[in-house]
Amino acid sequence: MQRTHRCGELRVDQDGQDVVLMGWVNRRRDHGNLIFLDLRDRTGITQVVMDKEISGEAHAKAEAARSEYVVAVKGKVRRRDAGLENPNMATGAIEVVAKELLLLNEAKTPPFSPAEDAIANEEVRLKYRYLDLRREQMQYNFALRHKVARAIREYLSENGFLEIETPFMTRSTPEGARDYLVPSRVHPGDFYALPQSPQIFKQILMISGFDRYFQIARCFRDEDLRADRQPEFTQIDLEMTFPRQETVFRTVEGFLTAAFKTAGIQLEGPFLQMTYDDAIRKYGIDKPDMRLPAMVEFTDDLDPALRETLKIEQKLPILGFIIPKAGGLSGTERKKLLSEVRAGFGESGLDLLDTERLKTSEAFAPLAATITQKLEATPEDLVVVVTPKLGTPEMWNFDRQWIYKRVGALRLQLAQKFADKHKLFEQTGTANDFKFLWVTDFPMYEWNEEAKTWDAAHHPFTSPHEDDIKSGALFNDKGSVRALAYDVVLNGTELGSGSIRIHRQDVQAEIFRSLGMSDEEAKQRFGFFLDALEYGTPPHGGIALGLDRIVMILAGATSLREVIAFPKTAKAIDLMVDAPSAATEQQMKELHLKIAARS
RNA sequence: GGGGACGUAGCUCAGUUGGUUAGAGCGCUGCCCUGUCACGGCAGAGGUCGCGGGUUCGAGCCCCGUCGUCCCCGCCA
Repeated sequence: MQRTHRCGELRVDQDGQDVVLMGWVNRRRDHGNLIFLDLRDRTGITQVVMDKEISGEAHAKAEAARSEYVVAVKGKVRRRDAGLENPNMATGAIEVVAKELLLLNEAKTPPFSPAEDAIANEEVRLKYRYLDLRREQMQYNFALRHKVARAIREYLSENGFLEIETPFMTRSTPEGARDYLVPSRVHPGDFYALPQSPQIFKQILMISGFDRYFQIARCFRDEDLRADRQPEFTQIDLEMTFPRQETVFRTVEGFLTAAFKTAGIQLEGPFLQMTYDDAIRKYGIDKPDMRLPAMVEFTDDLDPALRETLKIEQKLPILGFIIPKAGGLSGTERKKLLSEVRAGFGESGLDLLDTERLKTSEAFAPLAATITQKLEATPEDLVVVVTPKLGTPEMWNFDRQWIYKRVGALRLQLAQKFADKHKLFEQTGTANDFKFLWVTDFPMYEWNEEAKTWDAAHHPFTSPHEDDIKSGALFNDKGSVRALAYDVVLNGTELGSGSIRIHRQDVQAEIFRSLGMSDEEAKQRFGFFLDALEYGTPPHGGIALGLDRIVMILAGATSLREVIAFPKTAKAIDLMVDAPSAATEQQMKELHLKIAARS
């Protein structure tokens, strides 16, 4: 028997045709002498009717059929009579009248039903991933993922990019995350590292004259997981020679527009652009969620006398923001929220004002109008103003950014709290759901308090701004050096990160030195790369974007596990195959490994 | 490494102040049913209350520990 159609394909046009469908039993409805089987494959569901009077044999087999049995049906497409159509199904205007039914395979009663809307807990879903993946939503997610990846491949290919593979078994790269290591059998005691990104290889491909490279590449980082972080993930990695930042931006906007188009979303380019400093000042974070209004600074709106009255620190910033639509709180809710937020501030010296206090406090009366107006707040919105209390920690005079970041974090936390209730992030299926942003001019260095060193904020191959090299800031004032580094941000999620690279060997060596790396160490770790830079390296730059994150947001999911077929748990375990697992003694011996202690 | 939430039938969950025999819906099994599409009706099976210890006359409920899943901070460009 040969399948002629998929389960989601038949329409009234095929009325009267003989067809063969194969698929899973989604549901069975037994009416005695009449049995309905809903047959499912990834294209959809078709109702099959077994009538005892038409085919007693098929009917008898249908009596034995159960959920998730795999069956083949030979029969005739029949337009349903008036009143019997099901408008909720794409195939609801027809049904297939079975002449012959084959049970191709039985199925144990599944622990949860792929046909149900209610979904089981993740532990069960991950253990029986093959059942979970049969669910319509998951089938949709992976079809979407395929389409997005394909659109990106096509766009980049058409724009002169070559897809080139780079090794999985390589050596430590300079991203700064922990490496997954692979022991070498041939070289006792030596290890390959799985790539955290193809960074060095793609730069060498530029030196090799490939001009434009891309790869949809798996990357590995042994760090703790989050909803949007898996130990292995997929990057759309690209690099080009002779670029300006804008060249990279337009390329990314191009392929994202193509990718979103396949998902039915028409994006408007170019994306908004903002410096890192602005992002911190207006949103308190380097990956602003532009779906929510920015913070507003009221520092200059309070004169010293008023600050004194209100017991607010004289010099430090006063920041406010609104959470749209979340204003209608009861007295009890308001009190609870206030005390929660205050508890969250702890010893930080921050305090909070809200709409109610703004209205009722006499001292604030002159300000209330200004605040409401500057925030463009309506009575529906929750208004929050954060003030540093008198006698705040001294460090604040040196690290004002901390206040912006803390208030920015509160903004996100409150938005999250009210998101569901007020549908703050509900998708409408238009470009409005997706707020893209380029963040530019990231700092070159980052102070590592623990090690008391300056680290590369992006990675050590990132080019600093020309001006900051000339001014000598590289060594005098590392905190002020800007990098030619940029992030692309979508709805508060960092989608990707890139930079214009250093292409001169002398500059690269200088940067290693400025990071406190001795020439010997640089040579030992990156000698091959410093060598390569000396053989005619063109100016180059690029970016890498998280494919999983793009698909997650497009699918309206909140966890990468929804768009990775076989993901790992928060403890990096694969519940289906039960990995990681112990190696056999023989394997350990061959790899020259011994377990020191198993705690 | 730290904080929080959860863990009761195959699944989703309820279980009061610690009290007798731990419940519901779905699913499952059997029987009935010719127009259902979350079919319906009747009957039935199904429990290591995550695990270990403690308090108590008595623990699903209280205490301690532990394991697992999820979320967050640290960490991760």
